Amino acid sequence: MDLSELSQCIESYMAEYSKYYLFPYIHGDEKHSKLDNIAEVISENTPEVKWEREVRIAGRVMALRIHGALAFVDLINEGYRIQLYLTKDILKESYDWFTDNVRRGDIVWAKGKLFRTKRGELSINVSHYKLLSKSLIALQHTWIGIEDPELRYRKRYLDLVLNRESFEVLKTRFNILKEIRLWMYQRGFYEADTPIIQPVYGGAAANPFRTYVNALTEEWYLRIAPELYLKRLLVGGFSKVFEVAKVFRNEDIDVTHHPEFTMMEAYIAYADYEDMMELAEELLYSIAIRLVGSSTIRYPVDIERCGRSVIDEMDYEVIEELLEYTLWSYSGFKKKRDVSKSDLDELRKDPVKYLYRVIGEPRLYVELDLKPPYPRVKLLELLRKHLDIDPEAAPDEHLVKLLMEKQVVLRGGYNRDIALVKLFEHYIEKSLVKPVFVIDYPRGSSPLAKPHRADPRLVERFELFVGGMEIANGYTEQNNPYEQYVAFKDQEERRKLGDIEAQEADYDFVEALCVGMPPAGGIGIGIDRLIMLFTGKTSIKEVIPFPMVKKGFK
RNA sequence: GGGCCCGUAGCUCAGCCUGGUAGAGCGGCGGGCUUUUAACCCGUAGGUCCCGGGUUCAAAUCCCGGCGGGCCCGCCA
Repeated sequence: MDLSELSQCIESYMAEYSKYYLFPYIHGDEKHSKLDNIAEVISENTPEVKWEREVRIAGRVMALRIHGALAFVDLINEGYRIQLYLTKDILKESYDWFTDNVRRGDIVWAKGKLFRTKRGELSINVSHYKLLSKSLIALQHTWIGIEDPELRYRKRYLDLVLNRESFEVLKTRFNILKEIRLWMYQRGFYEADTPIIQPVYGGAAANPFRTYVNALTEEWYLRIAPELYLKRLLVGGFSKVFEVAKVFRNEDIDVTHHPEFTMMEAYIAYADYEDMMELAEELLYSIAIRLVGSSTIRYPVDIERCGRSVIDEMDYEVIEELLEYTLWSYSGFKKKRDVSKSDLDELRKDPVKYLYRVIGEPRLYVELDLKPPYPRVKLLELLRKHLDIDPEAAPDEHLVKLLMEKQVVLRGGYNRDIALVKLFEHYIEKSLVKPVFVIDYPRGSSPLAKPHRADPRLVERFELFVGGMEIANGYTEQNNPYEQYVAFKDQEERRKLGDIEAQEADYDFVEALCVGMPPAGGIGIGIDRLIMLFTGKTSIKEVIPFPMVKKGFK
């Protein structure tokens, strides 16, 4: 729809409907406080239902089935559907007004008694109704919906109205956000809100969005992380704080990255990275139990990227069930089909080829058990095992050669610690499907983390991987002002050498550490990716309510 | 930044390979119908074939360029 179409749509509506009561608003009886909840009404649909109870509900008309002097209407609200039953016998002339004027997409209030139709469906025998809001745009049937990703993201409201799955995904997102907050509150955390517009961007390595503060005539930045401010709160005397923080990184968009995304960062004074790992696994477990009702979730894993060992480790029956589920899922949960022995043989023989053939992607749903504890594996051990190198002794030339094979460029010059982490990221990360903590990173890779108590060449840092994605990152926080100062200086050097994502030095933060920060553990959890796990989505845009698309009214 | 794919009615798509009057289903609109579930039956309107250029007697179709989108690779420690 372009602008002229839009104004035409509105004008023709004004012309046509001005003769009826226009733009009705909710009054009196139709107030939300007096409405029954459709979900609760449906839940009464049991053999012991109290028939004849009068209910008042409101929602969007998603289907009309008009049989002369009798009509069935599907009403949807908050994702729940209930059927209205309207007859001319009861409604008299207002029945005709309904069938003449109410269309798919309109929002309607109705009141009437519950009963069961001949076909056994719980319905409302409407005695009164009101048209509350008119839909000027003809809506499709939900069973077709809209599939064009661009249209779905640009017109998310349409996507939500027409595609049940999209509605459920966002519902899960909002529920997860709620669960996280409740869980943190229960554990005695304060929910902090720290500056989004910052004079120095810190707490991560990323390109910032720049902005100009008129009042100060200065260039500031949108935050890339709340970390340094939350730690200032620790200095100030708070000992358990968290923030559900929108952060902004001026980088590319792909299936796991979005310029504006949501992190949950939490800090605990007098704690260390072990405590933060426990927090992470208990939080994930708790979300799974509350949302799924079980600690096991299913996620479609890219077999080409993570390797076939995930399949080889599974029992025959489990593979069969998961393959059936995968096929069902990729049919939009419409067509269930049995898998034959030849399907399974083909899958086991060449999973990537088989999956490309049947669903067009090398993905298979895999069961992930989020029940703690998750294994803790040392980064250097992983490198030793997977790349067959001795991370402490291998010559730099060999590391560079391995990096070259993956076309990895180290900005700001070669640094052995960063090279080791890069090797891990490019060779191993994608294969970490089951929940696992990778721990103890080389010191030079993490300027804000505290050195390892047993080996000063390392830092007490962990990252949590699930489904081949980095879900969380945490460490024992650096609280030694001198070492923090040196680490910042080092970052500045790297910036000068061309590493545009080396961290900016925040000397006010160093001064805060000079005042004294208690030893502490911190964690950042990527909320959008977490939601991807729980909704089985493989693109971050699917779980972001209004993802970025290029400007323009379409 | 490199590669692959997509763009046709409001939606989902066919037509494109092999150039010859723009198609279907659903939706819309009008009519009928008192127990439907993607209701059904009859009728009807609806198009910048993403944009621009080229080849041709003739382009939705072939070629070039652009725009928008999706996916993969690289980058994002």
